[in-house]
Amino acid sequence: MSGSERMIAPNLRKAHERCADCGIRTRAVCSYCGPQDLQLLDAIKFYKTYDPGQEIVAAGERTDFLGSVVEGVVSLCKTMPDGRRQMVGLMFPSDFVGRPMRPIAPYDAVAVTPVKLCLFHRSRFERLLKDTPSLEKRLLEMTLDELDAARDWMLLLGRKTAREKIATFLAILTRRAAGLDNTRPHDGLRFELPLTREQMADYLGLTIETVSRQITGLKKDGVVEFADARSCHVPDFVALLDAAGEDADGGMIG
Amino acid sequence: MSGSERMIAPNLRKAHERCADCGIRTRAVCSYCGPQDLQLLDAIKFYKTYDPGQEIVAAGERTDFLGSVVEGVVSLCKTMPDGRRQMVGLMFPSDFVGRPMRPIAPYDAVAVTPVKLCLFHRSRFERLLKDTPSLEKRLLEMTLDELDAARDWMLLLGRKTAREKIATFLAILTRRAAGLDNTRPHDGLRFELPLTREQMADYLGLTIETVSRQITGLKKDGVVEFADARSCHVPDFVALLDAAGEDADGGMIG
DNA sequence: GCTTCTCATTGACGCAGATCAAGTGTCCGC
DNA sequence: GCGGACACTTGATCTGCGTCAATGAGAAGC
Repeated sequence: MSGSERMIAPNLRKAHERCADCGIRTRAVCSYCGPQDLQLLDAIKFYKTYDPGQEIVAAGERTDFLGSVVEGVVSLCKTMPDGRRQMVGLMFPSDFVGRPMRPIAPYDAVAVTPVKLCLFHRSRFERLLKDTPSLEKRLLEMTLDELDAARDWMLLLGRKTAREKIATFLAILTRRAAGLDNTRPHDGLRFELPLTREQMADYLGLTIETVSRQITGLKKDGVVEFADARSCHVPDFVALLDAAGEDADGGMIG
Repeated sequence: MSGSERMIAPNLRKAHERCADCGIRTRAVCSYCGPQDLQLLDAIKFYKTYDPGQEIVAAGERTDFLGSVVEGVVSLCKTMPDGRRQMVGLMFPSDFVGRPMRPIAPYDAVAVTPVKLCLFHRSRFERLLKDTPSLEKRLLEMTLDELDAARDWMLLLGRKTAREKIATFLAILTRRAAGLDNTRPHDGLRFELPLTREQMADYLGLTIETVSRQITGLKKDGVVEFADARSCHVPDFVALLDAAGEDADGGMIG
């Protein structure tokens, strides 16, 4: 990110970006890989970009690739026969997209923002997974984390009020923003909402109107401030956590 | 299940039940283990039983063991500071309970029925996991399945009506019952509800009264029949799927 | 037999959030 | 500048489910 000339022989061919320079290197599925393993991954990886709104995989279809989000945000979304929709995951850089050992996708994956993926062909990746403990271990770890997050979301969907849902979502984004620039979520944090009101509604199990109204409510109560519809400012993170219906302890356990 | 005298030397000491005779052997976390790996597991495993209602692990507490459900049903449940509860998982025989690589449990685990667990000390299990690809592979597979199930549940909690929630839950139990005796879920299936109305409410994100009313509604419409409050009979599985708001295709993809 | 406890059902009522319907603000192409 | 598309907000009304309260039904203890 900061103009980086690494101390590595600079004369290697650069058929594509090198893993060593990758922004998600330390958190992605490859983060436990040593130089040799990384070389194997490097040899089979390829990049692909998507425009906002573009479908990455469709529910029910076979997908022959999987990989990591390098840049942007990807939504995972389920749709019922009559059109009701529920977003079941929101994938940020370093998150892994695609279901190993099951080629039929159980949900749509759609680019929310401009997206760049680092992809592997399914068969090659699964073969590699078998022989590469570092890869498998990290994938297990990430899957367990996803499962924890999914269960947190079940509590939100099943038991939280609309206001709490919005506040929880904003708190998560706040924490993310704070984590990314290595500050703790304290007073005076800013970030951009990656989702439209409609996408938030799909994520939170609400309607677009309720999302709008609850955001207005939180604004009126001074819990959050918005310069425009997308840029959010949190003057008091504890107040936001409180509105989210969470124990306002130190937070930051996960 | 059917009076099984296996063709294995019957003179081994039986300090405890042998894995080879275990009822969940083919589906549990150990199912990919060969004889050697199994021996290692066998050496460190121990059994523990719980009465209905008994707490297995408490949210926020450190747990030093994890393992498989051998018999019975275990609920995983989150509770908010003000007492609202959401069940986030229901574990049946062969399911894995406990979170590897994270000793603090994020939810309560409670025995719903009389439960028998096959347990391992956390540190030993994690050490074994590291050196036993067959174990790790199966655990990854099971975790991915749990994640799929959790996401299905997110759709249920976020978007389904009370009636659909009940019907979906009954359909899952029906499928389970059908799977266990190797018949397909067709007409005329029977099973026992493992949960009280209150536990169902916690699982489905409803109140106990709504659960009761919706079951009454499904009964009135002839979708299900109950001999008593717990024993359910499904005369027409397709009708049940329809009430669940699901595509009434062949089903049975998962 | 009677009491008590737990679990389940049913009814009356109220409210959070969905639905229906305008209306505002901004951007874009012309 | 103007029309249209899109995202968002706001208001009025409706309704599914929660809440409160009473009742029933079975099991356990005495």
